[in-house]
Amino acid sequence: MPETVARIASRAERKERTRQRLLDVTLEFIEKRSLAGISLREVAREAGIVPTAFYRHFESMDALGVELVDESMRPLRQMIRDARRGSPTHQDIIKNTVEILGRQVREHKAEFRFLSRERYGGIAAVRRAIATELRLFTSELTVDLARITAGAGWSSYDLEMTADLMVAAMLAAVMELLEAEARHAEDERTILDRSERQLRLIALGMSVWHSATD
Amino acid sequence: MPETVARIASRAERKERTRQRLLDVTLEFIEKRSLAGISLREVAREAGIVPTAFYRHFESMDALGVELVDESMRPLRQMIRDARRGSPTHQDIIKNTVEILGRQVREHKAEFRFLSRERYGGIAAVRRAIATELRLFTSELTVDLARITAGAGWSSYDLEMTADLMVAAMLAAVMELLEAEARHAEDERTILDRSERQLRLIALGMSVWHSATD
DNA sequence: GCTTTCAGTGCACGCTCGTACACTCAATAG
DNA sequence: CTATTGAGTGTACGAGCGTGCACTGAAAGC
Repeated sequence: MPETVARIASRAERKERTRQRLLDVTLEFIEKRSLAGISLREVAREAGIVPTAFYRHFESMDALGVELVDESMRPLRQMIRDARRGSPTHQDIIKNTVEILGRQVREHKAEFRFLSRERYGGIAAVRRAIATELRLFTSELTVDLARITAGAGWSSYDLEMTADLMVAAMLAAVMELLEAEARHAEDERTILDRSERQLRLIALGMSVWHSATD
Repeated sequence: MPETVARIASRAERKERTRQRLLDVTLEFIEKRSLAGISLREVAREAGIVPTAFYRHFESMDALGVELVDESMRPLRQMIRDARRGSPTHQDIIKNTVEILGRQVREHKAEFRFLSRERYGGIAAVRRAIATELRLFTSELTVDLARITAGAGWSSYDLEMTADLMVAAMLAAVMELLEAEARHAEDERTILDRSERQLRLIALGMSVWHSATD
Protein backbone atom coordinates (compact mmCIF):
# COMPACT_ATOMS: atom_id res chain seq x y z
CA MET A 1 0.00 0.00 0.00
CA PRO A 2 1.65 3.26 -1.13
CA GLU A 3 1.59 6.04 1.45
CA THR A 4 0.35 9.40 0.22
CA VAL A 5 3.57 11.00 1.46
CA ALA A 6 6.52 8.60 1.49
CA ARG A 7 8.41 9.63 4.59
CA ILE A 8 11.10 7.06 4.08
CA ALA A 9 12.45 5.98 0.72
CA SER A 10 10.38 3.33 -0.97
CA ARG A 11 11.93 0.28 -2.54
CA ALA A 12 11.87 1.80 -6.04
CA GLU A 13 13.36 5.03 -4.75
CA ARG A 14 16.19 3.22 -3.02
CA LYS A 15 16.95 1.27 -6.18
CA GLU A 16 16.95 4.42 -8.29
CA ARG A 17 19.27 6.06 -5.78
CA THR A 18 21.77 3.20 -5.95
CA ARG A 19 21.61 3.21 -9.73
CA GLN A 20 22.35 6.92 -9.74
CA ARG A 21 25.27 6.37 -7.38
CA LEU A 22 26.75 3.82 -9.81
CA LEU A 23 26.49 6.32 -12.66
CA ASP A 24 27.92 9.17 -10.58
CA VAL A 25 30.82 7.11 -9.31
CA THR A 26 31.71 6.04 -12.84
CA LEU A 27 31.59 9.65 -14.01
CA GLU A 28 34.04 10.55 -11.25
CA PHE A 29 36.45 7.80 -12.25
CA ILE A 30 36.33 9.06 -15.85
CA GLU A 31 38.27 12.16 -14.83
CA LYS A 32 41.43 10.08 -14.55
CA ARG A 33 40.84 7.03 -16.72
CA SER A 34 38.73 5.78 -19.59
CA LEU A 35 35.72 3.50 -19.31
CA ALA A 36 37.72 0.51 -20.51
CA GLY A 37 40.06 0.89 -17.53
CA ILE A 38 37.36 1.08 -14.88
CA SER A 39 36.29 -2.19 -13.27
CA LEU A 40 32.83 -3.23 -12.23
CA ARG A 41 34.20 -4.09 -8.80
CA GLU A 42 35.65 -0.70 -8.00
CA VAL A 43 32.50 1.08 -9.16
CA ALA A 44 30.41 -1.18 -6.93
CA ARG A 45 32.85 -0.72 -4.04
CA GLU A 46 32.75 3.08 -4.31
CA ALA A 47 28.96 3.04 -4.59
CA GLY A 48 28.76 0.99 -1.41
CA ILE A 49 27.37 -2.24 -2.75
CA VAL A 50 28.79 -5.71 -3.27
CA PRO A 51 29.99 -6.52 -6.83
CA THR A 52 27.22 -8.98 -7.65
CA ALA A 53 24.55 -6.42 -6.73
CA PHE A 54 25.79 -4.35 -9.69
CA TYR A 55 23.89 -6.71 -11.98
CA ARG A 56 20.57 -5.65 -10.43
CA HIS A 57 21.09 -2.34 -12.27
CA PHE A 58 23.22 -2.94 -15.38
CA GLU A 59 24.23 -6.09 -17.16
CA SER A 60 27.81 -4.86 -17.66
CA MET A 61 30.05 -1.79 -17.45
CA ASP A 62 29.56 -1.33 -21.18
CA ALA A 63 25.79 -1.13 -20.70
CA LEU A 64 26.29 1.39 -17.91
CA GLY A 65 28.41 3.41 -20.31
CA VAL A 66 25.61 3.55 -22.87
CA GLU A 67 23.20 4.79 -20.19
CA LEU A 68 25.76 7.37 -19.15
CA VAL A 69 25.69 8.81 -22.66
CA ASP A 70 22.03 9.74 -22.23
CA GLU A 71 22.72 11.16 -18.81
CA SER A 72 25.64 13.24 -20.08
CA MET A 73 23.81 14.54 -23.12
CA ARG A 74 21.34 16.39 -20.94
CA PRO A 75 23.58 19.48 -20.45
CA LEU A 76 24.14 19.58 -24.20
CA ARG A 77 20.42 19.47 -24.91
CA GLN A 78 19.91 22.20 -22.32
CA MET A 79 22.51 24.20 -24.20
CA ILE A 80 20.47 24.12 -27.41
CA ARG A 81 17.36 25.22 -25.56
CA ASP A 82 19.24 28.07 -23.88
CA ALA A 83 20.84 29.18 -27.13
CA ARG A 84 17.51 29.27 -28.95
CA ARG A 85 16.02 31.58 -26.37
CA GLY A 86 18.80 33.93 -27.51
CA SER A 87 18.91 37.24 -29.28
CA PRO A 88 17.86 38.13 -32.83
CA THR A 89 20.92 39.51 -34.64
CA HIS A 90 23.56 37.27 -36.23
CA GLN A 91 26.59 38.36 -34.27
CA ASP A 92 24.72 38.22 -31.00
CA ILE A 93 23.69 34.65 -31.65
CA ILE A 94 27.32 33.63 -31.93
CA LYS A 95 28.46 35.56 -28.88
CA ASN A 96 25.55 34.23 -26.91
CA THR A 97 26.05 30.63 -28.00
CA VAL A 98 29.74 30.65 -27.14
CA GLU A 99 28.98 32.11 -23.75
CA ILE A 100 26.43 29.41 -23.04
CA LEU A 101 28.90 26.80 -24.25
CA GLY A 102 31.50 28.08 -21.80
CA ARG A 103 29.08 28.07 -18.91
CA GLN A 104 27.78 24.56 -19.63
CA VAL A 105 31.29 23.15 -19.85
CA ARG A 106 32.24 24.85 -16.59
CA GLU A 107 29.18 23.53 -14.80
CA HIS A 108 29.20 20.03 -16.28
CA LYS A 109 32.87 19.17 -16.70
CA ALA A 110 32.49 15.52 -15.79
CA GLU A 111 29.75 14.90 -18.34
CA PHE A 112 31.59 16.67 -21.15
CA ARG A 113 34.81 14.89 -20.28
CA PHE A 114 33.04 11.56 -20.45
CA LEU A 115 31.62 12.35 -23.86
CA SER A 116 34.92 13.57 -25.33
CA ARG A 117 36.90 10.72 -23.80
CA GLU A 118 34.58 8.00 -25.02
CA ARG A 119 33.57 9.56 -28.33
CA TYR A 120 36.36 7.68 -30.07
CA GLY A 121 37.15 5.41 -27.15
CA GLY A 122 37.50 1.67 -26.93
CA ILE A 123 33.87 0.61 -26.49
CA ALA A 124 31.94 0.35 -29.75
CA ALA A 125 28.47 0.52 -28.19
CA VAL A 126 29.32 3.73 -26.35
CA ARG A 127 30.89 5.26 -29.45
CA ARG A 128 27.77 4.50 -31.41
CA ALA A 129 25.48 6.00 -28.76
CA ILE A 130 27.50 9.22 -28.69
CA ALA A 131 27.66 9.43 -32.48
CA THR A 132 23.88 9.12 -32.69
CA GLU A 133 23.32 11.88 -30.16
CA LEU A 134 25.80 14.19 -31.84
CA ARG A 135 24.15 13.62 -35.20
CA LEU A 136 20.94 14.75 -33.56
CA PHE A 137 22.73 17.81 -32.27
CA THR A 138 24.01 18.65 -35.75
CA SER A 139 20.58 18.25 -37.30
CA GLU A 140 19.10 20.59 -34.69
CA LEU A 141 21.66 23.17 -35.67
CA THR A 142 20.88 22.55 -39.35
CA VAL A 143 17.25 23.43 -38.66
CA ASP A 144 18.33 26.66 -36.98
CA LEU A 145 20.59 27.54 -39.89
CA ALA A 146 17.74 26.85 -42.32
CA ARG A 147 15.56 29.29 -40.41
CA ILE A 148 18.25 31.96 -40.40
CA THR A 149 19.14 31.62 -44.08
CA ALA A 150 15.55 31.14 -45.25
CA GLY A 151 15.13 32.35 -48.82
CA ALA A 152 18.85 32.68 -49.47
CA GLY A 153 18.87 29.60 -51.65
CA TRP A 154 20.79 27.19 -49.40
CA SER A 155 20.56 23.50 -50.20
CA SER A 156 19.99 21.20 -47.26
CA TYR A 157 23.25 19.51 -48.17
CA ASP A 158 25.23 22.71 -47.75
CA LEU A 159 23.33 23.64 -44.61
CA GLU A 160 24.27 20.33 -43.04
CA MET A 161 27.85 20.69 -44.20
CA THR A 162 28.00 24.07 -42.47
CA ALA A 163 26.32 22.85 -39.29
CA ASP A 164 28.80 19.98 -39.25
CA LEU A 165 31.69 22.42 -39.44
CA MET A 166 30.26 24.56 -36.65
CA VAL A 167 29.74 21.54 -34.41
CA ALA A 168 33.31 20.45 -35.09
CA ALA A 169 34.58 23.89 -34.14
CA MET A 170 32.53 23.94 -30.94
CA LEU A 171 33.53 20.42 -29.92
CA ALA A 172 37.18 21.32 -30.48
CA ALA A 173 36.67 24.27 -28.15
CA VAL A 174 35.04 22.03 -25.55
CA MET A 175 37.99 19.67 -25.60
CA GLU A 176 40.46 22.51 -25.29
CA LEU A 177 38.50 23.91 -22.37
CA LEU A 178 38.68 20.57 -20.60
CA GLU A 179 42.39 20.18 -21.29
CA ALA A 180 43.22 23.78 -20.34
CA GLU A 181 41.62 23.23 -16.96
CA ALA A 182 44.29 20.76 -16.00
CA ARG A 183 47.31 22.34 -17.67
CA HIS A 184 46.72 26.10 -17.42
CA ALA A 185 48.17 26.36 -20.92
CA GLU A 186 45.50 28.76 -22.07
CA ASP A 187 42.77 30.26 -20.03
CA GLU A 188 39.09 29.84 -20.67
CA ARG A 189 38.61 33.36 -22.02
CA THR A 190 41.23 32.88 -24.75
CA ILE A 191 39.69 29.64 -25.94
CA LEU A 192 36.16 31.03 -25.99
CA ASP A 193 37.32 34.15 -27.77
CA ARG A 194 39.00 32.07 -30.45
CA SER A 195 35.95 29.89 -30.81
CA GLU A 196 33.80 33.00 -31.25
CA ARG A 197 36.09 34.28 -33.99
CA GLN A 198 36.03 30.91 -35.72
CA LEU A 199 32.25 30.80 -35.80
CA ARG A 200 32.19 34.37 -37.06
CA LEU A 201 34.65 33.44 -39.80
CA ILE A 202 32.33 30.65 -40.86
CA ALA A 203 29.32 32.96 -40.80
CA LEU A 204 31.27 35.39 -42.96
CA GLY A 205 32.00 32.61 -45.41
CA MET A 206 28.29 31.81 -45.49
CA SER A 207 27.40 35.38 -46.39
CA VAL A 208 29.39 35.15 -49.63
CA TRP A 209 29.04 31.43 -50.30
CA HIS A 210 26.49 31.61 -53.11
CA SER A 211 27.97 34.56 -54.90
CA ALA A 212 31.15 32.47 -55.15
CA THR A 213 29.67 29.09 -56.07
CA ASP A 214 26.54 29.89 -58.06
CA MET B 1 83.83 -7.60 -35.11
CA PRO B 2 81.10 -6.23 -37.42
CA GLU B 3 80.97 -7.93 -40.80
CA THR B 4 80.92 -5.65 -43.82
CA VAL B 5 77.71 -7.33 -44.99
CA ALA B 6 75.68 -8.76 -42.13
CA ARG B 7 74.24 -11.91 -43.64
CA ILE B 8 72.30 -12.75 -40.57
CA ALA B 9 70.60 -10.23 -38.31
CA SER B 10 72.93 -8.76 -35.73
CA ARG B 11 71.98 -8.48 -32.10
CA ALA B 12 70.92 -4.83 -32.46
CA GLU B 13 68.90 -5.62 -35.56
CA ARG B 14 67.08 -8.45 -33.83
CA LYS B 15 66.26 -6.21 -30.90
CA GLU B 16 64.94 -3.48 -33.17
CA ARG B 17 62.82 -6.03 -34.97
CA THR B 18 61.24 -7.26 -31.75
CA ARG B 19 60.63 -3.71 -30.64
CA GLN B 20 58.88 -2.98 -33.91
CA ARG B 21 56.79 -6.11 -33.52
CA LEU B 22 55.61 -4.89 -30.11
CA LEU B 23 54.59 -1.54 -31.60
CA ASP B 24 52.87 -3.17 -34.59
CA VAL B 25 50.97 -5.65 -32.46
CA THR B 26 49.72 -2.85 -30.19
CA LEU B 27 48.60 -0.86 -33.21
CA GLU B 28 46.62 -3.88 -34.38
CA PHE B 29 44.91 -4.27 -31.02
CA ILE B 30 43.93 -0.59 -31.11
CA GLU B 31 41.47 -1.32 -33.88
CA LYS B 32 39.14 -2.95 -31.38
CA ARG B 33 40.10 -1.53 -27.99
CA SER B 34 41.85 1.43 -26.40
CA LEU B 35 45.35 1.43 -25.00
CA ALA B 36 44.06 1.27 -21.44
CA GLY B 37 42.38 -2.03 -22.22
CA ILE B 38 45.39 -3.72 -23.79
CA SER B 39 47.60 -5.73 -21.46
CA LEU B 40 51.36 -6.01 -21.53
CA ARG B 41 50.99 -9.78 -21.50
CA GLU B 42 48.86 -10.08 -24.60
CA VAL B 43 51.09 -7.72 -26.55
CA ALA B 44 54.13 -9.79 -25.57
CA ARG B 45 52.27 -13.01 -26.38
CA GLU B 46 51.27 -11.79 -29.83
CA ALA B 47 54.79 -10.52 -30.51
CA GLY B 48 56.19 -13.93 -29.65
CA ILE B 49 58.11 -13.13 -26.50
CA VAL B 50 57.65 -13.89 -22.83
CA PRO B 51 56.01 -11.10 -20.74
CA THR B 52 59.14 -10.22 -18.77
CA ALA B 53 61.12 -9.67 -21.98
CA PHE B 54 58.78 -6.78 -22.74
CA TYR B 55 60.76 -4.69 -20.27
CA ARG B 56 63.90 -4.95 -22.42
CA HIS B 57 62.12 -2.55 -24.80
CA PHE B 58 59.66 -0.41 -22.86
CA GLU B 59 59.23 0.20 -19.18
CA SER B 60 55.44 -0.02 -19.40
CA MET B 61 52.55 -0.06 -21.85
CA ASP B 62 52.12 3.66 -21.23
CA ALA B 63 55.70 4.29 -22.36
CA LEU B 64 55.10 2.19 -25.46
CA GLY B 65 52.06 4.34 -26.14
CA VAL B 66 54.14 7.51 -26.08
CA GLU B 67 56.60 5.99 -28.57
CA LEU B 68 53.68 4.95 -30.72
CA VAL B 69 52.64 8.60 -31.01
CA ASP B 70 55.91 9.44 -32.78
CA GLU B 71 55.55 6.42 -34.99
CA SER B 72 51.97 7.29 -35.92
CA MET B 73 52.71 10.94 -36.58
CA ARG B 74 54.96 10.06 -39.49
CA PRO B 75 52.10 9.75 -42.03
CA LEU B 76 50.76 13.09 -40.84
CA ARG B 77 54.13 14.75 -41.34
CA GLN B 78 54.37 13.16 -44.76
CA MET B 79 50.98 14.66 -45.49
CA ILE B 80 52.26 18.18 -44.87
CA ARG B 81 55.25 17.62 -47.12
CA ASP B 82 53.05 16.20 -49.89
CA ALA B 83 50.55 19.04 -49.61
CA ARG B 84 53.27 21.69 -49.83
CA ARG B 85 54.56 20.26 -53.06
CA GLY B 86 51.09 21.11 -54.33
CA SER B 87 49.66 23.50 -56.87
CA PRO B 88 49.64 27.30 -56.89
CA THR B 89 46.00 28.43 -56.95
CA HIS B 90 43.81 28.65 -53.86
CA GLN B 91 41.09 26.25 -54.80
CA ASP B 92 43.57 23.69 -56.06
CA ILE B 93 45.42 23.74 -52.75
CA ILE B 94 42.24 22.76 -50.95
CA LYS B 95 41.27 20.05 -53.41
CA ASN B 96 44.77 18.73 -53.38
CA THR B 97 45.06 18.74 -49.60
CA VAL B 98 41.79 16.92 -49.11
CA GLU B 99 42.80 14.33 -51.65
CA ILE B 100 46.10 13.74 -49.88
CA LEU B 101 44.25 13.54 -46.57
CA GLY B 102 41.98 10.87 -47.97
CA ARG B 103 44.85 8.86 -49.33
CA GLN B 104 46.90 9.03 -46.13
CA VAL B 105 43.96 7.92 -44.02
CA ARG B 106 43.28 5.05 -46.40
CA GLU B 107 46.88 3.91 -46.35
CA HIS B 108 47.53 4.43 -42.64
CA LYS B 109 44.24 3.62 -40.96
CA ALA B 110 45.78 2.00 -37.93
CA GLU B 111 48.00 4.98 -37.14
CA PHE B 112 45.20 7.49 -37.54
CA ARG B 113 42.87 5.35 -35.49
CA PHE B 114 45.41 5.18 -32.71
CA LEU B 115 45.82 8.96 -32.70
CA SER B 116 42.10 9.69 -32.67
CA ARG B 117 41.32 7.03 -30.10
CA GLU B 118 44.01 8.13 -27.67
CA ARG B 119 43.85 11.87 -28.33
CA TYR B 120 41.42 12.27 -25.45
CA GLY B 121 41.90 8.78 -24.07
CA GLY B 122 42.67 7.58 -20.59
CA ILE B 123 46.45 7.90 -20.50
CA ALA B 124 47.68 11.39 -19.68
CA ALA B 125 51.23 10.95 -21.05
CA VAL B 126 49.89 9.78 -24.41
CA ARG B 127 47.34 12.60 -24.55
CA ARG B 128 50.09 15.11 -23.91
CA ALA B 129 52.35 13.66 -26.60
CA ILE B 130 49.57 13.81 -29.18
CA ALA B 131 48.58 17.35 -28.18
CA THR B 132 52.18 18.50 -28.63
CA GLU B 133 52.45 16.98 -32.10
CA LEU B 134 49.11 18.40 -33.19
CA ARG B 135 50.11 21.86 -31.98
CA LEU B 136 53.16 21.51 -34.22
CA PHE B 137 50.89 20.55 -37.08
CA THR B 138 48.73 23.63 -36.52
CA SER B 139 51.74 25.92 -36.42
CA GLU B 140 53.02 24.48 -39.70
CA LEU B 141 49.68 25.29 -41.25
CA THR B 142 49.82 28.78 -39.72
CA VAL B 143 53.11 29.37 -41.52
CA ASP B 144 51.55 28.28 -44.81
CA LEU B 145 48.58 30.56 -44.27
CA ALA B 146 50.94 33.45 -43.50
CA ARG B 147 52.70 32.89 -46.80
CA ILE B 148 49.43 32.74 -48.73
CA THR B 149 47.94 35.84 -47.10
CA ALA B 150 51.18 37.83 -47.05
CA GLY B 151 50.49 41.54 -47.21
CA ALA B 152 46.78 41.19 -46.53
CA GLY B 153 47.20 42.47 -42.99
CA TRP B 154 46.53 39.27 -41.04
CA SER B 155 47.60 39.18 -37.39
CA SER B 156 49.38 36.04 -36.27
CA TYR B 157 46.61 35.59 -33.73
CA ASP B 158 43.95 35.42 -36.42
CA LEU B 159 46.12 33.24 -38.63
CA GLU B 160 46.48 30.73 -35.84
CA MET B 161 42.79 30.91 -35.08
CA THR B 162 42.07 30.06 -38.70
CA ALA B 163 44.65 27.29 -38.88
CA ASP B 164 43.12 25.85 -35.72
CA LEU B 165 39.68 25.81 -37.31
CA MET B 166 41.02 24.14 -40.44
CA VAL B 167 42.80 21.48 -38.42
CA ALA B 168 39.62 20.86 -36.43
CA ALA B 169 37.68 20.44 -39.68
CA MET B 170 40.25 18.05 -41.11
CA LEU B 171 40.49 15.98 -37.95
CA ALA B 172 36.72 15.70 -37.84
CA ALA B 173 36.87 14.39 -41.42
CA VAL B 174 39.57 11.89 -40.46
CA MET B 175 37.45 10.55 -37.63
CA GLU B 176 34.42 10.24 -39.86
CA LEU B 177 36.48 8.41 -42.46
CA LEU B 178 37.60 5.92 -39.83
CA GLU B 179 34.08 5.41 -38.49
CA ALA B 180 32.52 5.17 -41.96
CA GLU B 181 34.90 2.35 -42.81
CA ALA B 182 33.25 0.11 -40.28
CA ARG B 183 29.64 1.20 -40.64
CA HIS B 184 29.24 2.05 -44.34
CA ALA B 185 27.03 4.92 -43.23
CA GLU B 186 28.64 7.35 -45.61
CA ASP B 187 31.20 6.57 -48.20
CA GLU B 188 34.63 8.11 -48.38
CA ARG B 189 33.81 10.34 -51.34
CA THR B 190 30.92 12.02 -49.52
CA ILE B 191 33.02 12.77 -46.46
CA LEU B 192 35.93 14.14 -48.47
CA ASP B 193 33.60 16.23 -50.57
CA ARG B 194 32.03 17.73 -47.49
CA SER B 195 35.43 18.41 -46.00
CA GLU B 196 36.49 20.15 -49.20
CA ARG B 197 33.41 22.38 -49.08
CA GLN B 198 34.03 23.18 -45.44
CA LEU B 199 37.58 24.30 -46.11
CA ARG B 200 36.40 26.33 -49.04
CA LEU B 201 33.78 27.98 -46.84
CA ILE B 202 36.52 28.94 -44.39
CA ALA B 203 38.71 30.27 -47.21
CA LEU B 204 35.76 32.32 -48.41
CA GLY B 205 35.34 33.75 -44.93
CA MET B 206 39.02 34.65 -44.92
CA SER B 207 38.68 36.57 -48.16
CA VAL B 208 36.22 39.01 -46.55
CA TRP B 209 37.47 38.84 -42.94
CA HIS B 210 39.21 42.19 -42.79
CA SER B 211 36.60 44.17 -44.69
CA ALA B 212 34.17 43.02 -42.01
CA THR B 213 36.29 43.46 -38.88
CA ASP B 214 38.58 46.39 -39.66
C1' DG C 1 -1.16 -11.58 8.52
C1' DC C 2 0.83 -14.62 5.36
C1' DT C 3 3.24 -14.81 0.85
C1' DT C 4 5.89 -13.08 -2.73
C1' DT C 5 9.36 -10.13 -4.62
C1' DC C 6 13.92 -8.57 -5.18
C1' DA C 7 17.96 -5.28 -3.79
C1' DG C 8 21.70 -6.44 -1.60
C1' DT C 9 25.00 -10.18 0.81
C1' DG C 10 28.87 -13.55 1.21
C1' DC C 11 31.59 -17.03 -0.58
C1' DA C 12 33.90 -19.38 -3.95
C1' DC C 13 35.76 -20.29 -8.59
C1' DG C 14 38.99 -20.00 -12.27
C1' DC C 15 41.15 -16.36 -14.79
C1' DT C 16 44.51 -12.80 -16.19
C1' DC C 17 47.22 -9.47 -14.73
C1' DG C 18 52.10 -6.99 -13.64
C1' DT C 19 56.36 -8.02 -12.02
C1' DA C 20 60.36 -10.15 -9.10
C1' DC C 21 64.12 -13.30 -9.63
C1' DA C 22 67.42 -16.53 -11.23
C1' DC C 23 68.54 -18.53 -15.60
C1' DT C 24 70.52 -19.43 -20.54
C1' DC C 25 73.24 -19.02 -24.44
C1' DA C 26 74.50 -16.69 -28.77
C1' DA C 27 76.53 -12.39 -30.41
C1' DT C 28 80.03 -9.15 -29.33
C1' DA C 29 84.45 -7.17 -27.37
C1' DG C 30 89.12 -7.41 -26.10
C1' DC D 1 90.28 -17.91 -27.26
C1' DT D 2 88.06 -16.18 -23.31
C1' DA D 3 85.05 -12.92 -20.89
C1' DT D 4 81.23 -9.97 -21.02
C1' DT D 5 76.81 -8.50 -22.38
C1' DG D 6 72.03 -8.59 -22.76
C1' DA D 7 67.68 -10.35 -25.32
C1' DG D 8 64.83 -13.68 -24.21
C1' DT D 9 63.26 -17.78 -20.82
C1' DG D 10 60.65 -20.12 -16.96
C1' DT D 11 58.74 -20.17 -12.58
C1' DA D 12 56.32 -18.19 -9.10
C1' DC D 13 53.75 -14.76 -6.39
C1' DG D 14 50.04 -11.99 -4.73
C1' DA D 15 46.27 -9.18 -6.31
C1' DG D 16 42.33 -8.00 -8.81
C1' DC D 17 39.09 -9.33 -11.96
C1' DG D 18 34.02 -11.02 -13.68
C1' DT D 19 30.60 -13.96 -12.38
C1' DG D 20 27.84 -18.21 -10.54
C1' DC D 21 25.08 -19.59 -6.67
C1' DA D 22 22.63 -19.93 -2.43
C1' DC D 23 21.22 -16.70 0.98
C1' DT D 24 18.63 -12.85 3.79
C1' DG D 25 15.34 -9.71 5.23
C1' DA D 26 12.55 -5.73 4.57
C1' DA D 27 9.05 -3.73 1.58
C1' DA D 28 5.05 -4.63 -1.34
C1' DG D 29 0.99 -7.36 -2.62
C1' DC D 30 -3.08 -9.72 -1.54
